[in-house]
Amino acid sequence: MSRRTVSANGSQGIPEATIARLPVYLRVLYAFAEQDVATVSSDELAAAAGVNSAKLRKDLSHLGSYGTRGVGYDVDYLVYQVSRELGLTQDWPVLIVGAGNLGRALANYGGFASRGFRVAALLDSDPDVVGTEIAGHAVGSADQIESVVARQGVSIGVIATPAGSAQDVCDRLVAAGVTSILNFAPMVLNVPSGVDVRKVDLSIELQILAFHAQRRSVVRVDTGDRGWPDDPATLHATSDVAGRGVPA
Amino acid sequence: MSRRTVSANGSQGIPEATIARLPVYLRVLYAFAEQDVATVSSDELAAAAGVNSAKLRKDLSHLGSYGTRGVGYDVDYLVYQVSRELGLTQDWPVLIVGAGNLGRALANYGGFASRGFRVAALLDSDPDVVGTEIAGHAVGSADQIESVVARQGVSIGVIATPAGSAQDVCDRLVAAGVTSILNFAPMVLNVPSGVDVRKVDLSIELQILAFHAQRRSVVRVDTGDRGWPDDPATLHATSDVAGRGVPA
DNA sequence: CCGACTTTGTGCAAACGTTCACAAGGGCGT
DNA sequence: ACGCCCTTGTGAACGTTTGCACAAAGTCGG
Repeated sequence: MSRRTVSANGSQGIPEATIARLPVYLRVLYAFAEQDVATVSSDELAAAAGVNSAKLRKDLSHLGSYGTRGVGYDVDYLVYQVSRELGLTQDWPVLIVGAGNLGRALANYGGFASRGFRVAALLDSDPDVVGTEIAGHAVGSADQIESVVARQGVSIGVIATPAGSAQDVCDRLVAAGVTSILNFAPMVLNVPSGVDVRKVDLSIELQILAFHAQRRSVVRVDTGDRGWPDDPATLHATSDVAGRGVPA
Repeated sequence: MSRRTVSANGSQGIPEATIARLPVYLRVLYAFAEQDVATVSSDELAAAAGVNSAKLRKDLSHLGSYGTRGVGYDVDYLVYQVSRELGLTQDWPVLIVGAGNLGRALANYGGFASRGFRVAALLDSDPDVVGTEIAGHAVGSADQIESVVARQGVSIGVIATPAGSAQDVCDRLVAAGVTSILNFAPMVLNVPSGVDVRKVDLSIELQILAFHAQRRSVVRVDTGDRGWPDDPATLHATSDVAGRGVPA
């Protein structure tokens, strides 16, 4: 299974790892542009983006030869090329489902609207929230998922609901025609192939941090693997062993 | 540079990619436990976690041999082992800086407090917000960063401020002794070595989705690489070419 | 016009991650 | 006690990602 994608401009294909870094480069490039910097070297860009400069050059080389040897990269030109590669030169209506704190944070997020993304609608299932205004959008009812997707040609959906309703919302988004989903609910979504799901999970990131933090603090503990109270097999041998599939 | 870490229980080392998946397994395991499932096979676990079962087995094998051939894994036992490996058997006080929508969402996030993480304090620099109560916490002033870190032994900090103040907050957290940072601000943080930073970036995830969505829609466009208005070199040849470093 | 200097773009090798396929090992029925 | 069946744990092959090191290619001063 090759992870490479075929570029629209006829070039070979761009590694997934590179794609994940392009948005970072883009942000840094915008920062340079705002300071009226006309050209940057790969070293400067890499330092600002927090990556190795060889990696950055290889990443950019996948888009084409847009640098000038001995000089560097033209900031505006590179902004354009990266944006184009990422598909940000077109307008992406985004449907946000769930208007809790997280949905509100998303709707208010500045970097959201600024780079080609537009909040198509903000929906919630709580009648008390429906009708209120958030970030200039009147919150709609969750019933409108299908109509909003159809009417506005939404292809990207954001799930900011509690875990309990996430799969439901996901199913409805997919049925309505959404093919890209950004999931903030702390659960694994089940989608048919052809639908692209990315997840953002606050809890997972914290746990990864905790692991490394623990690694730093317990320089040497060596408990001899003690700590589990009893023989695992006999611990709770009762309870139905029913071979259920995925727990809800 | 090896990406492997040395485990506390004396085992060899766990790949970073595995660490990133352990929290997912843990969540799925909790779901099984709540359904009173006593044992699961690697196939069931893998399906629920959305990964290949061989990968799951290899991941778990890094923690030790906690499965039983012919049977599977004891759910509770595995929950314990994974939790221990991740360092979740201890209490982690977490300091959240920034009480906007995102900070509020974090403070209210259930999965936050449930697995060993505890909100040590929620701070903000806006005088109008300081003193209000959010999720049972009185919002404190950003001045208290140092005292909260010191008094509560905080080692994990969460930055949920606007990009403009993120580096400032980060510097103060680090100076106060925080060694793990979860950054929600859309910018690259600069930290001394020894400090672990993870970022969660809404905009980046959306851009990655947009790339793949674009790939699906433009099956064949082939614009012949036109689209840039003019010769890049002459486009905005004015503006100071001063070799500034990283733009603020 | 030329030579020195700078920076890009890339071949290559090593590190890392994923997947297959199967031997090793344990439970369970008889 | 024994053999069948199931599932784990892992060796080996393969694909992906990283980073070094350097040739290619451009600028700039004289």
